[in-house]
This record gives sequence, C-alpha cells and structure tokens, in this order.
Amino acid sequence: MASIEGLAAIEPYDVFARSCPSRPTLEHVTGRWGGLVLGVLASRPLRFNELRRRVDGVSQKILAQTLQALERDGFVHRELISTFPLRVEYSLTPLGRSVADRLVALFAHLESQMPAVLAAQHRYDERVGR
Amino acid sequence: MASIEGLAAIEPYDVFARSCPSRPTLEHVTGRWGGLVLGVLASRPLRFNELRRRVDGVSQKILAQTLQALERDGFVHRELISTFPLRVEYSLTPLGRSVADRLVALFAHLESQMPAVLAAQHRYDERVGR
DNA sequence: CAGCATCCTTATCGATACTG
DNA sequence: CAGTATCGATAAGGATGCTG
Repeated sequence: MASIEGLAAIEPYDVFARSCPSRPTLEHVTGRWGGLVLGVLASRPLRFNELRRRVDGVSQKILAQTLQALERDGFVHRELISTFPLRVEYSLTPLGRSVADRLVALFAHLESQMPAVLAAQHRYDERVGR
Repeated sequence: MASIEGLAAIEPYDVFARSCPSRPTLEHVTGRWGGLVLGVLASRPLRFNELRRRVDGVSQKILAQTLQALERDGFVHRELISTFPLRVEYSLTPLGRSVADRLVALFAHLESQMPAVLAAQHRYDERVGR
C-alpha cells in the first residue's frame, strides 16, 4: 500500500501536480458551483430550473456550463424528455453518486462545525484589529 | 436527528443558501487552492516555501491569502519561529484535520476514478464531435 | 525566508436578449 | 422550459520589486 520512503509513489494521478488530468476534474467537483450541484442532485434527480432554484445564487449560464462539465466527466446523466414544453432531467451516475456522497458528508461536517469556525474568525479579527 | 418530512429542517447553516455564513468557508475549503493546501498539510506541518513547492502552481500571493483565510476560519495554525532567517510553520488545527481528512479521502477517490472519468470524457467528446 | 504592495493581464461571472 | 450568444463589470491571478 505505502510506497518506499524517498521514492515517488507510482500513483498515476496526483491532484497536487499542476498538469495532472485530475486537476480539471477536481476543479469541476470542488469548484464554486460544481460541488453544490452534485450535492443537490444527491437528494434526487432534478430539472434545470429546479436545480437553479436550489443552488441559490447560480446564474443560468454558469449552471449550464457546470452541468456540461459534470456530464462530460461522467458524474451527471442528462436526459432529454421531448415533451412540450421541453424538459431535461439531470441525475447522478453511479460514479457521480460516489463523489456526491463524499461531498455531502463534507458539507454536513462543515455546517456542523460552523459555530467553531465563526468563533475562530471572531478571535482572529480581534487579534489583528478587525 | 432527522427533521419531519415537509417541514424545513431547523438547521441553522445551509451551504446551498446564498447568504449563509457557511458559504465563504465552504469556498475557502473547496476553492481552487484551499483544498489542496489542507490536503498537503494533512501529511505534516510545513513551512511557507515548502507548501509553495508542494501545491504545484500556486503563486506566493495566492498562497499567502489562502493561508490567511484558512487561519481565520480556524483550520490552520500559523507559528512564527523567530530565527534568522525567519521561519513560519503551518499546521492543521484539530478542526482543520477533521476537514482535511475528508478532503484527502475525496482526492484519493477522485484519483482512483480517473480512468472512468477520462473514458467518460472521451465518450462525450466523440458524441458531440470534439 | 516569509510575505506585503503594486501593477497589469486574464478569467469568471452576471445581466440581458434571443432561440428551439 | 432549457438553453445559447453577447457584452460589460468584477474579481482572481501572475509578475515584479521591496521589507522585516
């Protein structure tokens, strides 16, 4: 499992390396909107405007391009329902779910720790003088 | 633990809400550099320029302001060692470690799934015509 | 070594208008 | 409804030079 000390691990992908192909994908997942989109889709499949309402603050343009990136990475499935008016349903793929579950856990943890975070911020601001 | 169906949860913090105080903190943690900084600090405490080398691609300016945000949120401890030349050691607080562990798990998962991601990207590009 | 200040470039984002 | 296209504002980011 562990690599020999002093030798580079023979892991093919490394998010810490600037030009690793995993970097763009990481940014889609942890970027400002990508994570939130995966997070809301973790509860259930949603249509475009439903997503837009749930991910508070995202614009139409940004949501569209976020969804395209996540679809291209294989995290989100886009299903066109040819009714009138047109409907499109977005859902998580199995791969997307495995990622979203971890994100949701992170979000929940952060939310639960917010009192500690706010306290730390307050202490910091006191210390440096606002 | 769970809230009653149909009633809004009485959770004080919600990352999906635009003006929730947890949003900025979430962005520090999942932003382009914050997550990577927490990720490398998860292995061991590091000095400024060590961090800079490990988080491949980050500039001095951005690293400094990323560290300030993480310190203010209470995730990172900054220790000034008054030698000459000056040294500063950055380490995780217990709170920071709880977050970093989850991030590292997410990174490892993403790295392990990169073959599937690249395959999905390829399929997508085929389908739409590059 | 660690990091602030300045300038300047570039990417991101949001608003608006329009299409299938 | 679910987008695309275009434009302009704003913020993020990089390069350089300087300080304790």
